[in-house]
Amino acid sequence: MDDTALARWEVQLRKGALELAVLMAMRSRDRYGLEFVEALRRLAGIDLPEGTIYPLLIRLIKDGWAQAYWSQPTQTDPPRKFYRVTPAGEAAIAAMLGRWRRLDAAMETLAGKDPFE
Amino acid sequence: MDDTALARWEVQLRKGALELAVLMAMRSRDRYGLEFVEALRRLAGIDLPEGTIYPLLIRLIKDGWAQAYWSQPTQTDPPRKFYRVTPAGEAAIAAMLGRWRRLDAAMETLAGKDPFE
DNA sequence: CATTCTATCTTGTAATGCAAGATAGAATGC
DNA sequence: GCATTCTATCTTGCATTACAAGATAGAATG
Repeated sequence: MDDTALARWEVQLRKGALELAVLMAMRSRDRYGLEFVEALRRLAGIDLPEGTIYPLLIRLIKDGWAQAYWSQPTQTDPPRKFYRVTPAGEAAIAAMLGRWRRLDAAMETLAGKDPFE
Repeated sequence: MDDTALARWEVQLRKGALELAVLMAMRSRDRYGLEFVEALRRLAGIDLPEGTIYPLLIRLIKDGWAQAYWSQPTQTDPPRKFYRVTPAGEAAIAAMLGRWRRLDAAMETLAGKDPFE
């Protein structure tokens, strides 16, 4: 039971899924980089490091699914780069969620114990 | 709504998931390379090309999750390379399925419309 | 004997997650 | 002052995977 193989697999499993997760976390309200890390861990138990979140956010912008803007610094908060979902992003969420659920249904079908042909 | 971006995303989504799907399809009975392609499409609607299945099967063996053997040719069938799940593979299926479901639960939590913090 | 079909395998490309490190401003401690 | 720590953003390099495209080979068909 090689544990590293399983860990390696989990890294692959997260590919694609993280993008959808971040987009959905962005939907409830605008957030900034590290806030996604905190929010995803708190809301969904997803632990994602900084080396993942920033390139991912850049990608979302490049695909037109998110927009970014800098916040004005206040007495308590430094300037932060916030991200907002675009209409195209909303459409992407709907499409991706559909694909996700289809894949999940496929997995559960295969996981069923009933002897299938 | 850039369709290529979505297609690119779906390729990423399948990473990891395909390995689990193939392992589960192997659990019901031993199969050979192209048979997985046919079985996954028929049973789960998953369409996977040859360029994916063979490297994937080699990987399963390298991780100790599957074993391979050549079948004897008969009058109707050519010699084919069959794959069988190992006990370690069974354990891996259980572990991976658990991770999959945990990730799915996280996605559904994020997909929930209820206004969360 | 060329073609087609099944079956396996290889090569090269594109994409992503992430560890590790770089940068920078603000606050804290000595 | 000066070093340290904390938050926050971003970059670089590595490992891994999906897959299109092509290579190989035996058997059957025309």
